[in-house]
Amino acid sequence: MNAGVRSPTLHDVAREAGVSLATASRSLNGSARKVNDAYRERVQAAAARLGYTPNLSAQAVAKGSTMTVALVVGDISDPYFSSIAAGVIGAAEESGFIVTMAVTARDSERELALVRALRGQRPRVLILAGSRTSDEPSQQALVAELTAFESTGGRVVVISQHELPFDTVLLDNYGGARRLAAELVGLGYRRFAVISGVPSLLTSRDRVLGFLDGLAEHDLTVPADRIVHTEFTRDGGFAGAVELLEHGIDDVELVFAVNDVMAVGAMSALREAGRIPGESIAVAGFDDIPTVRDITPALTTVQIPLIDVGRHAVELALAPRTAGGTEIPVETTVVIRESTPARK
Amino acid sequence: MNAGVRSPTLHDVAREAGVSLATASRSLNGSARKVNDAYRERVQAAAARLGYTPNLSAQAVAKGSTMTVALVVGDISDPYFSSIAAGVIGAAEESGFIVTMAVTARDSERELALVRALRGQRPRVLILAGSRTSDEPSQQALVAELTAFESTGGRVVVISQHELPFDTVLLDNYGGARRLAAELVGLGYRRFAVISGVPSLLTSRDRVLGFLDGLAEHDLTVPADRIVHTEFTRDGGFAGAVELLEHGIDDVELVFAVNDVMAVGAMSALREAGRIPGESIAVAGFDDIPTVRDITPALTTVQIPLIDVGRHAVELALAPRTAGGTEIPVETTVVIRESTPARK
DNA sequence: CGCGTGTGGGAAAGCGCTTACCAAGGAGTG
DNA sequence: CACTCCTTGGTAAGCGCTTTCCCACACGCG
Repeated sequence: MNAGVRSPTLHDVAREAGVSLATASRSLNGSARKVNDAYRERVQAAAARLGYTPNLSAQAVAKGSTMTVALVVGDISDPYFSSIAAGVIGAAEESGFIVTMAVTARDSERELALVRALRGQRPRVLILAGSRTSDEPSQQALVAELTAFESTGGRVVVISQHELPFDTVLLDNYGGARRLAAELVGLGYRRFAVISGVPSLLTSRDRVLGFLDGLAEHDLTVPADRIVHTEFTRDGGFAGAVELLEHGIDDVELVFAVNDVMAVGAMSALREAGRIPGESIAVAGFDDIPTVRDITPALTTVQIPLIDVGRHAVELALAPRTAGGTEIPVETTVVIRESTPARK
Repeated sequence: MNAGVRSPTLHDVAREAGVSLATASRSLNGSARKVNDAYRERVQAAAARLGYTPNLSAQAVAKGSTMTVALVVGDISDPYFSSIAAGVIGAAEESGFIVTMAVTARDSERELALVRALRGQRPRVLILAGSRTSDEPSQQALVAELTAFESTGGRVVVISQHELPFDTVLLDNYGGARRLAAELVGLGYRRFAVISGVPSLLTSRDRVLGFLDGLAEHDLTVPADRIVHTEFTRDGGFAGAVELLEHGIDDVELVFAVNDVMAVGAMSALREAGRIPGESIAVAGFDDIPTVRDITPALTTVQIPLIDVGRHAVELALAPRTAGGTEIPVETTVVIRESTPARK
């Protein structure tokens, strides 16, 4: 069983069916050309008998195009990315595409290398869900690479901010955070702390900005030493909360973490320090990943329809190209839960 | 920019560098043949100038083999699968493989269709992480398909039970559940309920079996009406708990859900019904997905090193083939947390 | 100085497909 | 019934690579 029986080829099928290669090819895929039903059935029967599966690579080189979508994410085990991936895979499969995936581990050097490597697959579509950063110098090289990819017929879709000159699924991070701030103020909160990602991370920056602007509308501010910058992960959130606790945050009423996994980490840290989330301190996050409605207290957050985001990305990619790059804006909606009870 | 400038080919590079196709090919990939340094540099410079990326499909057809790993999961947004996927992707990338992914949505018909389609990619490795079921008739067709794949040189690795005649990363579901039961009895628990998946799901069945056997060792049993069968998801767990509550479980001390996401759902249902997890009722799960240490109360569970499971799967696939299928057993370890406080 | 040997570039034959292009037969038309 | 047009099977030329030969050349040796 080990040995090299090679897969049956179209040639084998044609011989088995007693027809030419061309006829075999035409009967097994939806070619424009019509083929006699009797022939087609013969070919299909032969294919089934032999267990023939068309070699996708060979098809790709013959046709000069593939049916693959390449997806680049930051970290597939992060629910944010895995939900987006679920949407992408679902939509891609519906259109008969296969998806290949690569993870950047949130490193933009690595992202560049991956994009470069992925181009070798000649995918029809390249979707970047890795969080964009601003100041990186590799950003320029990335744009060059992506532009080259588009100019050879590929489609690029980026998810998040419209920083790059490509089709974009736009997440309203700023607006969502701003509305969240407004609602929290409405609930009676006045003194805040913020756990943010590194400043160059666009997603994080926009959320912080929106939150602060939302507060500013009510003449509220967050002192600089109550805004800490950490990793965009659960452990980052934990560490951020620890840092805040060291600064002394006895009078802080609510901690806003720029994403849910960070909020979850922060809640653990706060709890360990004796500040009970939802009771002696409120916590809010961002994303509405599936688990946060089941934690205790359930987390107040800003919902992004992550699965839809993934679906939109492939819809965008499969739609006709437009000049200058289309944007699909995705709404974010504030969800108040028990982690931020109204202050009497 | 829209239009069809096609990607530069090796031919273009060769012309640009003033060498033959063969020399260009040899200098750009680690071929066995040596090529003069001066030539190689010329070729590399030309490739860089043109922005050449080798066409992986063409390479695949020329070489007759690819560098891809195909991964089949049940649901990528489930942390169980996404953690495994993270391991697979990490290990695959380290070995220069790209991974393509497909999701079965836990439907074994669909799994069969996917495997069939994935074979078209001629991947070197096919990893099945979708939960195996027993009685399905499509199981046979699956085995046939996978066997055919192996006989044409591919490698198959399945994760979970050794039900299929292929290399396997074996999760000790039975043993983990059994040890969990023992520990819980040690903590003073005597009256249990179980929320299980559908009976045909092997993973679920083994965990229930192990748990019951663990109890039996201490002469404890779980009455049949205290074992409910539901979906293997968060909502399934919720529904399962609701069902148990309807049966009346006032005297039940601990609910064991066969996986963590179900346990989390069950906790929410119990809490809504006024049974506070970790206080008026204990809950235990299985898997140790990342979030459960951060929920309240932190969940007692059986840890599976999910990332490692993914890594092992690709190691197994890349190791020399052995007769009859290798198994890599992965240990599961009981983690007691606050959701199962010791009963005085 | 003749010969064997080794080195490394190039020509060309594939790899498994798709798809012009060609040709043969049947249908339609006056 | 002669002619054109349409249909549809087959032939063969690619697609972008790798790899097997072949060959020219340089070198070492007796």
